[in-house]
Amino acid sequence: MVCLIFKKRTHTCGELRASDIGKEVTLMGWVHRRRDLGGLIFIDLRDREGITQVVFNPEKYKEIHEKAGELKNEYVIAVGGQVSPRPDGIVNPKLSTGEIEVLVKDLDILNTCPTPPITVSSEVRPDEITRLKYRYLDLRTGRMQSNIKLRANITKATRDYLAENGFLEIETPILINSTPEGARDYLVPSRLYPGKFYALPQSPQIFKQLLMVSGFDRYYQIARCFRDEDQRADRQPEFTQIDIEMSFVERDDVLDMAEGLMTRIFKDVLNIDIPRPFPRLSHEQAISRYGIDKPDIRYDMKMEDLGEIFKDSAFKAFSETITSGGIIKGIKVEGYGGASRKKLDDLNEKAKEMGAKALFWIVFTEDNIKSSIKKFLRPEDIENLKKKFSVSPNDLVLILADKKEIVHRIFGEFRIFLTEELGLIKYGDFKFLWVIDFPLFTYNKEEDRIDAEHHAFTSPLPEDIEFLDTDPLKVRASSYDLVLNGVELGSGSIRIHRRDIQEKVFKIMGLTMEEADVKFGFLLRALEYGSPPHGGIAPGLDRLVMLMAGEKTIRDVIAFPKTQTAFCPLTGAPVTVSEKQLGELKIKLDV
RNA sequence: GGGGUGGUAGUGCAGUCUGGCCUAACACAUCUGUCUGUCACACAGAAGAACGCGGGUUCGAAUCCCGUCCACCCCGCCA
Repeated sequence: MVCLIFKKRTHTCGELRASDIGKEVTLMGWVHRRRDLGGLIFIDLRDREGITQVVFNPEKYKEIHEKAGELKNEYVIAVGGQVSPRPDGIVNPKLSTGEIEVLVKDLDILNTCPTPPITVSSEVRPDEITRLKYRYLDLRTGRMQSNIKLRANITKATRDYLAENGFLEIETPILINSTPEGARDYLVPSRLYPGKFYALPQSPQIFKQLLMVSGFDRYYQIARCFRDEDQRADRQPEFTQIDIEMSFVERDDVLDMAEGLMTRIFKDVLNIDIPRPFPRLSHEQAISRYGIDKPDIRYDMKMEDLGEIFKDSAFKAFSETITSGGIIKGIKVEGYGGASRKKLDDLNEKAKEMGAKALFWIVFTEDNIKSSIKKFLRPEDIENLKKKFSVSPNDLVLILADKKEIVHRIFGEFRIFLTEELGLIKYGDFKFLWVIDFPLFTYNKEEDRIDAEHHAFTSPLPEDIEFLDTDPLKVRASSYDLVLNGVELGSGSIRIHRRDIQEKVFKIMGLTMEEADVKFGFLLRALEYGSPPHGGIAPGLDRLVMLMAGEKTIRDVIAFPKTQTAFCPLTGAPVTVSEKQLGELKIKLDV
């Protein structure tokens, strides 16, 4: 085997066209597939840019043809030869290079490869642990190559847009201080300060606010964030945010900028036009219509309040719910009237498992209804329901009568479950949504305390400031969530920059300024030194790429992700370290 | 911390509910042979797994039971 490259690569494997016929070229890449016809040998040669068929002809280059007999999948080779037309005009329309092939006269085997545990040319994916252990092979597959390229294109569009709009890319520290708020920190022991630790940032939140105080006006960073919490399909121990902060802005300025960024990304990367402005729902509207604070609005299936219709129903489950302060709501499942009785019973079971007393169903047929509560329904009820839901024949209406929270939670989940069941979700439909007007505070039952819903520096809506003194739980925040297809892409807020309001907020949370200083320290001091009004947002890059790639997990858009137990099968991290290393850190293990 | 699904040749899977017909099937990959227009090449043949690991029940366990490890999905958690 010759390991030296005998000459320069002239083209990539995705480049050659009919117009190149006759050229002498050198291609380098991996053996994607081989088709050995006994005489002729065809190799699909693959690199990042594509696949080119190269052909070994024993009549023309006997020795080279013999050497080609050694080639196996994933060997790395260099071939030199002449770009030739496919004979008889047999083009391969599946390949961009399908009009031509390279007749090989020089072959160099640059490297060999054992039978790989992952078949790069196959659509079939091995078990995830195998994929992660041999991630370098997994990343060779077309699907992963395209995901990683998509990600690079998205970050490029992000940088282009933000740079054009006056944002500076500024790095912030990775070794920072641990704060008690939020998620569990990843800690890094300090050698120079035995017994003390750095934390890895959960987000650059504090630093981006400091940069506003410093007068940088508009900042962004493609920022790595670390959270030591349990993993999910859309959560990794380290993930990436497009972190943005702006000075001298109000909420709508941030929303406008973020919309501009998102539409630019979709236009540049997928050539999709996303209409603006994005629809907005208040938190309250989102919950009461969809039962969830991040609704997927690619499909309708809104909850309708049926309290008016059923308030004096003879059906006790309805009338008693109203008297006891509960609510009656329903959703229409279009075209699901043909569902079997068993299916409907299953839905009822599911609802009960989730804490409902019962789920009632009504199927609208051409001129009648089928229903679990038919005998309780008055003719006018049916008419009212038809009107309320504008039903067509074969529609199903599901009704829950229960406590508000239960009804909302169950329908919130049912919407998601039913659309999957009905196959309503297709790739290519992207529906953004803003959820705004979150409550500024939530009541913490366990601790009998009022907590910040977003974080302690989130500004109240200007028109709600008066309620800080009278009814804090009524105060809405200048915060916003960006939702795409039912996935929370990111959240942000306008920050408090006035000391009197900050003090009030701390007071409501049961903190004196002194206590707050211990807890939040230098940020508070910085804010006092002439902080401009500022606010920002931080869309999650991994989730955005995942949705745009049509993948179900962010692991498929991260080059080297970890398992659900935060383990890296490729490198073995985390690992035990030597006594010497521990000694330097003055750390004794107790495991 | 809790619930669920899965673990069988290099890879993907069948078999497990209902134990014996399993001397574990099939496909891809691998190896050998034939083949000069294939492009998921085709055809003929071969090799490759004691069924995640440990224990138990049984005349007999891939299959039943207990424990355990790993992966994935979900709840909690993730301001």
